[in-house]
Amino acid sequence: MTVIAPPQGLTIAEASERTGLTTHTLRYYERDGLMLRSVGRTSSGHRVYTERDLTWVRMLTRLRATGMPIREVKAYAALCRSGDGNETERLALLQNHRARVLSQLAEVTEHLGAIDNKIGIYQSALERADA
Amino acid sequence: MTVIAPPQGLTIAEASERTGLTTHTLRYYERDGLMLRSVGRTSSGHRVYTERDLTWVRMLTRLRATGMPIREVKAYAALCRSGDGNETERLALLQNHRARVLSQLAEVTEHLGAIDNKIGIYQSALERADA
DNA sequence: GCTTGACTTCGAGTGCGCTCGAAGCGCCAG
DNA sequence: CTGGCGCTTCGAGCGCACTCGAAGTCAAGC
Repeated sequence: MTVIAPPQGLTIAEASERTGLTTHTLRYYERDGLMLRSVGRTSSGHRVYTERDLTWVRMLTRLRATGMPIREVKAYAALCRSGDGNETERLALLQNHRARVLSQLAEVTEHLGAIDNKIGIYQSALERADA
Repeated sequence: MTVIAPPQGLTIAEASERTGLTTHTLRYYERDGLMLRSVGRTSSGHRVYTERDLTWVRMLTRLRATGMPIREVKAYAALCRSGDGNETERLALLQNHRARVLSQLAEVTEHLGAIDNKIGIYQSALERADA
C-alpha cells in the first residue's frame, strides 16, 4: 500500500509535504531542469529526495516567491551544477535579482500609499455619514 | 493624417502616452468592463478620453500594479458605477486588498533576506579567493 | 478624388506557470 | 493470487493578462 521511504530519503509525497509544493510541481521542476541534479530513484523507479534536494527546493521556492522567472532559476541552477569557478556569475545573477525585487517593493509600496489615501477618503466619508 | 483630438478630450494614442498602457490594453480594459463607464466617441466612432477617464485608469493601474486580479478590479468598478450607497463594500474591498498586499510584501521581504544571506556567502567566498 | 495612416471591431494567439488525466507498473494486505 | 494504492511517464489543458493581426472606415493632405 504505502510506499516505504528508503533509508536516508523521502518519497515525493513526503517531499511535497515538507516543501508545500504539489507532487505535480516537484516533478515539473525536475523535468524542466530547475533541480540541481535529477533526484535519485529506487530500484522500482520511485523518486528519493535527500535533505540536499529539499534545501535546494527551498532556495528555489524563495527565488520563485520573489518573482524570479523559471528560466532564470534554470540559469542559476545550471551555474551551480557546472561546479566551481563561476561564483562571480552566480553572485551577479542574484544581485541583479535583488535589485529588481527592491525596486518592485518600492513601486508596490508607493502604489499602496495611494490606495491607502483612497481608503482614508472612504473612511472619513462614512464617518461623516454616521454623524 | 493625424486624428485631431476633439476639444476637452484625448485620442486613445494620447491616453496611451499619458497612462503608459498600450492602446490595445486600453481597449481591452474597456471591453472587459474595467472602466467606470464606456469611453466617449466622436461622430466617427473614435474614442475620446476625458481627464476623469485618465484618473480612473491611473487608479486601475495602481490596483493592478499591487496585484489585484482583473476580476476584482471589475467588481470594484461595478460598485463605483452603481452609484452612492455601497461605500462600505468598496471600503471593505480595498481594505481586504491592502491586507493581502501587506502580507505579500512581508513574505517577499523575508525571502529576500534569505537571498541576501546567500549573496553574502558568495561575496565572502570571493573575497577569500582574492586574498 | 486618391493616398495615407490612425483609428475601429472581432477573434485568435502568446507566454507563463503550473495542473491534470490517462495508461501502466510494483508492492503489500488479505 | 488478486485488489488497490501510489507511484511512474507523457502530453494535453487551463487561467490569467494581455497582445496581435486582419479587415474595414474615415478625415486630412496633396
